[in-house]
Amino acid sequence: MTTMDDVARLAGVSTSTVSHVLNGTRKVNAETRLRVEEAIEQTGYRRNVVARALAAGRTNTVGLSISALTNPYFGSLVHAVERALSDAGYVLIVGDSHDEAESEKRVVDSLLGRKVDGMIVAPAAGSERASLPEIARAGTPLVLIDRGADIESDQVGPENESSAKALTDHLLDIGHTRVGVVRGLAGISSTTERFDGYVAALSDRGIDLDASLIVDGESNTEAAERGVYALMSSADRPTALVSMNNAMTIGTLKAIRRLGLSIPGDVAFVCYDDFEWSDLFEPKLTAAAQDVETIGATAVELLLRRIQGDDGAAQHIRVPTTFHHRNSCGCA
Amino acid sequence: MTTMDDVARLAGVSTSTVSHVLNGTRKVNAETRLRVEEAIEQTGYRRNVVARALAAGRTNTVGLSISALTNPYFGSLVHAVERALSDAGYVLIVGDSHDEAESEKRVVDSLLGRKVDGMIVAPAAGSERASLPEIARAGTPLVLIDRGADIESDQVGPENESSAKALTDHLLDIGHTRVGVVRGLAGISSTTERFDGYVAALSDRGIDLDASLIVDGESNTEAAERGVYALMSSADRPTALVSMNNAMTIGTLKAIRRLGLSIPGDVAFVCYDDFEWSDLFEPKLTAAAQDVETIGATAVELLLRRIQGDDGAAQHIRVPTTFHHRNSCGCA
DNA sequence: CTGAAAGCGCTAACAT
DNA sequence: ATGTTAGCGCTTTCAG
Repeated sequence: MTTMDDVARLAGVSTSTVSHVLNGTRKVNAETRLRVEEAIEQTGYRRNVVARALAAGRTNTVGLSISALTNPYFGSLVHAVERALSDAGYVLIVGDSHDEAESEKRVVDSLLGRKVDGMIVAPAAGSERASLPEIARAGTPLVLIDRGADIESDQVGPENESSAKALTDHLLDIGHTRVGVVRGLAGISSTTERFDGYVAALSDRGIDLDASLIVDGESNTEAAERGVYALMSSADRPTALVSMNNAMTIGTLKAIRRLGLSIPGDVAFVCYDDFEWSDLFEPKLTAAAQDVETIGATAVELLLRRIQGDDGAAQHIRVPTTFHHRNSCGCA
Repeated sequence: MTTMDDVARLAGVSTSTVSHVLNGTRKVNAETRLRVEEAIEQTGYRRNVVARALAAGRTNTVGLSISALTNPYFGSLVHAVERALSDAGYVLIVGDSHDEAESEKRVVDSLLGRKVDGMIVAPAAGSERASLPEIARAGTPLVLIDRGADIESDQVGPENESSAKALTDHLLDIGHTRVGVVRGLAGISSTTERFDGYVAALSDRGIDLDASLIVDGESNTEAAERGVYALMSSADRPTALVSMNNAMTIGTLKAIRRLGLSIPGDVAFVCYDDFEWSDLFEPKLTAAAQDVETIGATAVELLLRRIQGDDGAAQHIRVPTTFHHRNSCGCA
């Protein structure tokens, strides 16, 4: 493998000069620079980023801990983050936390050991007490994405409460009074906030919260399907349903289909999160769509600012959702 | 930041001993080990993976170059690869090639500079002449995933030709003679092979290939939608359609919907690639499903073997698809 | 404008 | 069973 030494020797200069032409870190005689560039060309030299990182004390690398890469929503998020970072000359290392604090800790540990310059985390339930303090202790810049946590750090996520309220309000507006809700994984802020939005909508109209109308979908489609199946099999089932994320939506739709119920005829339906195919589905789904691109880009922006040394107050940014009024709500 | 020196000093041993207890690379007195472990605990020491990599000459890192993380298919693939690697103690670095040889070259360069121990690549069109030779020159173990290329290296992908043929055969079996095809991005092996499967099915029945029935969906949903819209607007449109990957399928369905045509009434439909929601969609889609888990795990297995020094002949592995007979083909 | 040389934090001979 | 030490390939101060 060719090293800087080889290049220096071939060009008849010191490694220090080679390093400087490579990095543009000091003025170099045009002619010398040319010789160096030729030597690089000739040898096919490629700088060893590992050695560079060790010497320079930064890796130009950012770590991302995220749950469930399989979920298309997170897939898009990773994509958005990756693009923003690579535009800024950084490389992304992703770890999947499976939404468990313990496995998140492993991911974070590994990332920290790799001396990432910064970290973006979609915190699992319980990570305030597990990985997040470690990151703080290591002094690594951090921004939370998608969900929040009760710590001092930048955070970027979608608007949850008011969007969930708007979805629920819509069902209420068109006359429903028994509205079921399918909520996501317990213990994470987005679940709580979206549920709060649902509750707020009800309470605005003086409707009491009915615990029997709440389905806990945990993290997965299957749980949501089971829960909705049970709920919708009951005698006094709700006339409308709000689903709080895309996995919940798939589960819900499967259950409804399995029961032979029709949307919106037998039950009106609205959901948080949009799908690429949501206007393909019959009926088209009325949904609140997140702006994943903006969320990802914003997280990166905040993080880079921290990496560059900004130590202003922590920012909490909410990116608005877009309400897509289609026909699963049944008010055409 | 605490280093091995700090730990060694606190434990009253040499750094070499610390290193060996950390790595289990030589026997150390139980008592000494305990002292070291305590010192590690006390200082909150975490080994600097960058320094380790430089000294040891390996990074325990694998690079993955893939196109379009947004595509749920690739999302699952990344997920599968990540899991298999992390089980083996490796960390994944992902780069998005956007299916362009040039941007793939950037990704590969960066990965190579980071001294990844191995590389998994879903080659873009033209990468035989761009990034792949570089990887070979660097001597980095490589396995191709999803698509093949005409080089000497391990390759893992889905069964394409026979699966595409089976899909087409099915339409032919139930009496269609004018079968349109929506193919994927030109220049990559999966597109070619799947198209070959379509052609083979026709030729088996003595049906001539009709160029007017071929839609080139390029890489994206929009192109597929436009192409199918045009095709299905024509007077003598086909009575059946095969779509060759999930992006093409979404485009096709959008076009059909836009034209107000019904499946399978106006046109029978089958597709390569399955969706999580494919039995939610009405009608349920008849599809050939890839086994992404197996593809990912196999790629990792082959790669690790190479990393461990195996230099046997290159293997080309095809993972079978599963035919899901549902009702978009209209032969219920 | 350029070079010499001291590390960055760790691993792995080589000694003892 | 443990310690000494020479690097790994680069960056960056300090001299010139």
